[in-house]
Amino acid sequence: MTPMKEDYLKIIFELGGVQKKISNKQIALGLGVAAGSVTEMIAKLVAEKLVIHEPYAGISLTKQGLRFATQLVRKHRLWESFLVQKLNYGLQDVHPEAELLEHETSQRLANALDTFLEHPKYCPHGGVIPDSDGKYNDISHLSLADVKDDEKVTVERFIDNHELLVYLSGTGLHINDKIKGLHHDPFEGPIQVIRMIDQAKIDISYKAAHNIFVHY
Amino acid sequence: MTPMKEDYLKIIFELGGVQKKISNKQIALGLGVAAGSVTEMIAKLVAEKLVIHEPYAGISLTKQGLRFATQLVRKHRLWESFLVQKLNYGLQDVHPEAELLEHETSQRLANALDTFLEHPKYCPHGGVIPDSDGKYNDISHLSLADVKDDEKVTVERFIDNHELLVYLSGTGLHINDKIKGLHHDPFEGPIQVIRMIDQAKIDISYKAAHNIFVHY
DNA sequence: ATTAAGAGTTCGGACTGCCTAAAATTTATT
DNA sequence: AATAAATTTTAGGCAGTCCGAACTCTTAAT
Ligand SMILES: [Mn+2]
Ligand SMILES: [Mn+2]
Ligand SMILES: [Mn+2]
Ligand SMILES: [Mn+2]
Repeated sequence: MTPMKEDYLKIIFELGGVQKKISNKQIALGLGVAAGSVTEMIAKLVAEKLVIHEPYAGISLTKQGLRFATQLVRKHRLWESFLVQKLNYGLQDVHPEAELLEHETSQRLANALDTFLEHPKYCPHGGVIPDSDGKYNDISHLSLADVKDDEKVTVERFIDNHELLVYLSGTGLHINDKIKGLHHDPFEGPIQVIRMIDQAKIDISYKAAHNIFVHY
Repeated sequence: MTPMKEDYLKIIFELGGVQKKISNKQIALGLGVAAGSVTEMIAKLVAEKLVIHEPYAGISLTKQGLRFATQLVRKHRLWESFLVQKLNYGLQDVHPEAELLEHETSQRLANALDTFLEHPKYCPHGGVIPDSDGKYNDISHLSLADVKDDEKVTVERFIDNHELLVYLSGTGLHINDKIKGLHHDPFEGPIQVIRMIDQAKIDISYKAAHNIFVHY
């Protein structure tokens, strides 16, 4: 196992490769590598029985591949939690550090961190932290953009993207805020929401709304 | 900069390459790589002006190389301190984790860790932690093996070697213990010392005594 | 059905960092 | 001083990961 192989498994997981078949292009885009490099690496992962590849159709994780992927996600999100809770990092800044530390984290270290942090359930972006057996609860796929006017929902998680998080820190919208969808402007205009607790009106851009997931 | 280049600079530093010339063999032994690999890597570090190499004579750090080396040592020892103080690792177990984490640690992360740990001066083995400018205090090079009978000294640091640390945890000798050298057995036999605080008699093997440094 | 566009695969080539073995050089021993 | 031993350098290979370009396959448009 190498850092890059781990990152390939993780991106396949994050793109939904547990059930769905993921395309070469999605992976290439996600990792910022050339399509040819993806095909090559996938061939190696197939040889190690970590993914299944149906040529020209797509790639998905095996049970074994899923285990590696969830463990890496666990490490990533534990580090993110540590950086925010203990080292006072901002939400926007934790991802790049965690992206590196995750690969140098033994099982023992992950468990020790988990204990130190008192077994956090979610990373700072609201992502679920798998347990040491790789178990994790399912997450919402309902984006804020799909919430109907006047429906009340709770903010569950943000996609972990630097620009998005910087944008959101400007809006003042946070994980676990209970909000009511107020109004969808037409032509991909912003979505206005109101935060229940303080009745604050917040505008969320159309694009950002697609990267914020909520539940009832 | 790559992890291996960093490790090369660090081992040269630890072997005394700030003043002295360090031999190819010392580096090869220290890193567990072949002599040919050392020559090759040194050529690259020379090209980057991080070391000076006089063929067949030895290798030493430039000012620039020293900066990288001290920063890496800083990161290594901060991680060791974190693992012991916060995650309840044993002295013996921190080195391999720190050996990896050090390479994935940004300046910002190192400083945040330093603050979180309240600016520790020493790693768990008694090594000095350089500050963020790379400044560090000099260390003792007086080994316990060289202490004369009946002289009183304080244990300052241990060489960070797994077997040694496991051995020492068995003897009960700790950093900062004030001890009196009692008796050198002949023929590389153990050195008996007495701990002042509790008058405990402790036997230290000849070899271990060479890896324990003390000061008056 | 044919064609064109898009996506995926194959191939040749690059670069890093490691190895072993052979050659060169220095140091130690006789 | 001559020889042997140890050390260092050089040379040739290999594994991992990347790229770009050419080729193949699938899908969408005509
Ligand atoms: Mn990563
Ligand atoms: Mn996250
Ligand atoms: Mn290291
Ligand atoms: Mn140490």
